[in-house]
Amino acid sequence: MPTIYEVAAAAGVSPATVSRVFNGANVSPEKAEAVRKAAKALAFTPSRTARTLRLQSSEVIALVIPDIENPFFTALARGVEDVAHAAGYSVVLCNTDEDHEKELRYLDIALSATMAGVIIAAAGGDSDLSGLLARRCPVVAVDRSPHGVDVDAVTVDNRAGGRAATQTLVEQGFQRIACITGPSDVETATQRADGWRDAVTGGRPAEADDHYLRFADFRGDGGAAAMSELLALPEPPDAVFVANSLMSAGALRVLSEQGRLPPATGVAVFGDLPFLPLAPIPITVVHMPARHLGITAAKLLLERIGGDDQPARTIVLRNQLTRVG
Amino acid sequence: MPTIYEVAAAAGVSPATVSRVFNGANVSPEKAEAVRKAAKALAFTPSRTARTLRLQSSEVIALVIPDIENPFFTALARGVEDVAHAAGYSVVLCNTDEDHEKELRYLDIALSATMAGVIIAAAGGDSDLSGLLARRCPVVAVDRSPHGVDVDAVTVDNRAGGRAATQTLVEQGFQRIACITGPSDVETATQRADGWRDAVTGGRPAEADDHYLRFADFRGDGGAAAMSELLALPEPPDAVFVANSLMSAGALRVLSEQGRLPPATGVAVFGDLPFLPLAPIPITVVHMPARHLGITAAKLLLERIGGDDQPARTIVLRNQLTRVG
DNA sequence: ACCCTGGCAGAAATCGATTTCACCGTCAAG
DNA sequence: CTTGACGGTGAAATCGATTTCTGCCAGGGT
Repeated sequence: MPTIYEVAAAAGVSPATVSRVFNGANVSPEKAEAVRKAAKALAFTPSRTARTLRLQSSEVIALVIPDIENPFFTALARGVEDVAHAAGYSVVLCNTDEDHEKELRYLDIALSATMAGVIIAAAGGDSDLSGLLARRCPVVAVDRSPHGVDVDAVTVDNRAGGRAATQTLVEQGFQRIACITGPSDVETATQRADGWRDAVTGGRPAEADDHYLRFADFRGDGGAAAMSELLALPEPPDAVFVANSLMSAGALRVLSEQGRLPPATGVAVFGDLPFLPLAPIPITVVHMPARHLGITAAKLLLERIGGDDQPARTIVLRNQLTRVG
Repeated sequence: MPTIYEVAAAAGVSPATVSRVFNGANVSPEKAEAVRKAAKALAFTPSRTARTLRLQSSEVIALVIPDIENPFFTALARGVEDVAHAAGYSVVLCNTDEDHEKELRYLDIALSATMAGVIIAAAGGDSDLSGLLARRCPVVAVDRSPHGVDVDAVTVDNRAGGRAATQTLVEQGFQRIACITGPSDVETATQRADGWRDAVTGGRPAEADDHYLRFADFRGDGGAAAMSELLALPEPPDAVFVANSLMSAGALRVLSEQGRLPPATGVAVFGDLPFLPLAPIPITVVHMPARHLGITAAKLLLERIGGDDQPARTIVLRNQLTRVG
């Protein structure tokens, strides 16, 4: 790990000159050449740590997501990465596992490592962004917007999507439409359930009956468990709206095991099924613009990093309904 | 962003004492209390950057993977994270997108940010780990082991797995067994194809006929394209061994579209199908211990970080054959 | 002949935390 | 009563790159 001083000594110049060579300041051609030669000979790599300490900022942005095994978040990550890389930033992914403790730890790291900015899909409802905001660290919320904090956010219209998906089941004539959604403290989960409720009650929430509503964990096994539970009811549902793709895989597995796959049971899913579409079964899918969420969030963040100081914005992307199978 | 100096001033002590309080050295109870109070009042967070610069090491390990959208790598990541977190380390994920340029960039960052260590699933065959090794930065290769460098590695027996999977197709009486594998410059891809060749030629490689062999990209669309190509042959295959799960999703989609799903066509897959198992179709699956690969790699890395200096080891995990559907 | 401008380069300060070194008391042993 | 040991503490050096600040020198204008 050679330092700038050793390079300077080898090239017969001062450290300042070496620094200038690497940062494109005015240096005479001969010295620049000498420095470059010395640097190459020593395999010199400037210390990012020292640079970051001095400059009080780095070219790394943190992307904090709750579940790295969820294809939605990985697609989102790809979007973020593409934009960030094009702008010369590196992205580090932090997986919180829906755990507030881990989330806090990563946010703390982002702060104390003076990262350029943070894009966060919050675990649960109320993440503590106060530390970041107090230090004026640029933050963009994506998919889920934390309560009570005023930051840029990029989301989709979960309620409308849930409503539209469920509506297709209503129109197909199903009578007992269940809903499997995510944790009750996650905004996107409750909003999608609200959309389901809108559709099954025909817009008369007074008639809401949450008999068929299950809060699971947005994971495959959780979806399977909830589906089993629903099917074990005295009067099992004849259709189900599942609020994300991982849970739908679990739910479909259970339906498959019990021989009740569509079209016997109506199924509508919020989120893409990247691996599923092989089976020729009729399903309604609410397409999530995951990658675009990431792209948009990254662009917003870069604007903030660039010094944009306008009031916080919320961007709501559309999702699209398709039927497969 | 208050510094240790401000805390020291507020508490009426020297910066050294503040540091000692946070690092558990001997400090009188009164001063310790005063420091803690001042730190809380100022919302002081020690700068990781400064700390890292001074200590020449951090508690972050980098996990470099080629495709974050591949469930295999995300499961692996979970394994790494679990072990690392338990040991007090944070994990940052770096997605190289099978791109040597990006990979190099991340390795460079890991080095110049003096991270504690690196776990890498190399993009392509010959990643340049020389920089890391020259600086004695602990490195563990996982899934794929780079050529010509002597580092700890954790892999599975790809050839045996490919052979066993293909063998089940042979035993089912299929005559024309194709193979869809990954890029030809990726070790795991060629090894799995070797296993396929072993099985179809009955161990007489002289009779190898790569007519039915396709190199794709380990992604869904690539698998679909390869499958279409194979089916368009004058004499299409009656079975296929697919070398990873993402490609198998694409391949199955094509088979589904053409009404040739199993059991009409024989299918064997290397890698788990986390989302697929809903459909009651008979498939052979080579189970990959993805999470355990991660766990094992992380443990090895932690040993190295702890100063273990023994010669490099290679650990080969078993994979398990199952039939679903 | 003198001054000014501008390009180039080095000395030294700086970023914030850690740690060595030195120093001061205090208390126990000789 | 002296000496040694030891806990507590601060001053200052250190990690490595960046950046002012300053000075040197050459060339052009008056």
